[in-house]
This record gives sequence, C-alpha cells and structure tokens, in this order.
Amino acid sequence: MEITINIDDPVPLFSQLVQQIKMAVINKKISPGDALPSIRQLANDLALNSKTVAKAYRLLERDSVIQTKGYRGTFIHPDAVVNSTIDLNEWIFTKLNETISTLRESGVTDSEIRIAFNNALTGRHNQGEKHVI
Amino acid sequence: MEITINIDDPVPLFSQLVQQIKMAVINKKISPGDALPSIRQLANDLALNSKTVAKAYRLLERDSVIQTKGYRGTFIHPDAVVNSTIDLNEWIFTKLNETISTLRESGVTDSEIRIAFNNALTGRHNQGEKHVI
DNA sequence: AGTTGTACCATTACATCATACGGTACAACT
DNA sequence: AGTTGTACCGTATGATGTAATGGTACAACT
Repeated sequence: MEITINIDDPVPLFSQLVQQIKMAVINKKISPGDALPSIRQLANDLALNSKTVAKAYRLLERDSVIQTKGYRGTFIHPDAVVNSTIDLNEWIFTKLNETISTLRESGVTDSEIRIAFNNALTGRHNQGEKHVI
Repeated sequence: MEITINIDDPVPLFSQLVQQIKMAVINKKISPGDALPSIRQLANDLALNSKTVAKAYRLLERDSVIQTKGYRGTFIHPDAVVNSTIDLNEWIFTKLNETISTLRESGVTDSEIRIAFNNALTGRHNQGEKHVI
C-alpha cells in the first residue's frame, strides 16, 4: 500500500488519506482483515501530525471502511469494499440541495439561508429579525 | 412613525429597520397605502448609508410588506398587516433543521455538513473526497 | 517499557462571508 | 433641476470556521 501526500494539493491532507485508503481497498491493494499502520506510525512515515492521521482514521471508521480495536490496532472492515464505493458526500449534497432549492423558490436570499443554516447548526435560535408579535 | 437605530445593538442595522417597520405596521402606526420616506431621505434622517436602507426596503418588498413604485416612491403593501406577522426566518430555520437532523442521524459531521452546504449553495460540486470509482 | 486508540489542552494561518460604507450612473417621472 | 428606485464599481472590518500543528495524559494491552 503506497500512500502519497501532496502538500500543494488544495484537497485537505486528511481527505487525501481517506481517499487513498478507500482507493486501496477498491483496487484490492488491501483486503478486509488486513492490519493498517498505527496512527503514529503512519503519521511518522508521511511526515504528518498524528492528529491529522487520527482524523482520517476516525472518518474511515465512521464509514465502516476500517475498524479500530483499541490497543490491538486498526484493521480493514469486513464490508470495506462495499463501503468504500459509497459516496456519502454525494448523498449529503443532494439532501442539502433539495432544501436550498425549496428556500430559493420562496425568494429567500442566499445570505439568509446561510445565516439560518449557521443558527440551525450551532443550535442557537432567532438570530436576526425577532419581530414576532 | 418613529424609528430608532442603535449602533451598539448586535442586530444588523438593516434588520433593525425591517423589524421596526414591520412593528409599525402591526401596531397601526402606519397603514396600507401610506407613503414611506424615500431611501435617501430615511438614510439621511437616520444617519445611515443609503445602501443599508435600500437593503431593508428590498427585503420588505420581498416579504410584501411594502411596495416600491419606481420614481413614485414606496408605499405600504395592501396585505402588509398579515405579511408583517409572518416570520419567514422561522420557516427557513425549521426547514434547514429537518435536513440537518437527518444528516446528523447518519453520523455525518457538522464539518462535513458545512462543507457540503457551501458547495451546494455556491453551485460547485464534488469538493473534498472525489473517490468515485 | 513500549505501543495502541483516544481525549483533552492549546495556537497558527488561511479563507470566506456579512455588514456597512462610498461613489457613480441610469431611466422615468414631477 | 430634482427626486425616485435601482444597479454597478469598489473597500474595510469583524466574525467564524477549517486545517494543521504541538503537547500531555489515560487505560489496556504485549
């Protein structure tokens, strides 16, 4: 498994890692059950911070592409091949697009959508015009 | 119609204007058909930039609270009373919250939601992990 | 003792955006 | 000539979020 990180690539480092590991799974460079290098080991090899690698591993486990077994290390998930082909971002994009389209059709400004989005995401409510009678 | 703008209020100036005009309509300080001060006039009276007032007017017309008739000036919309009580932001907030909840339940990170949201809003696609086979 | 993943504390650089401002110009009216 | 709303150019500031970095610490194992 050869992983190459490009600092000049606009794609975030942790994303490059996620991509390449998924690609390695898809292209059978690594198979379910195989052990992955430890976070610190990989960080050292790629000259990255361990937090960056940890972030990639965390996302990969969320997508069930890898499995961390605590002190025993990290391994490729049994269903890794299938789960590597699933593009979660595509689904997120679609979901958000539906909502945004609905709002736009009602004449809502992109600015207003953005503000409301941030409010919704951060949990706070009623930022802006609180003219409720 | 007395309008007071507070510079120290964290609420944006144009929002304060929108609020106060809607409140004036609700409290019958102004009635449908009444003429509003011109953008430049009001900006001058409140010591605001004309663009700030114009932005408020634009939003008020979008909400059908006022009606601009070009060179003839701006007037209170016939349905202003009803439309002033409608809280569009509430509806936007609810709509976005539904989508965000759905995504979160699927383990999607707030960070990922934010990135996908920006991509969806700016129209661009496939930012981040483009590992599609 | 050394390694595993993980969870905190933190800072830095960079990008994006909202808000508000200023100037200039236009057509259509009084 | 003066006014109306509107549209375009622009700049400046403050806020916010991402990405990436560093250090420290923990329990559970070999």
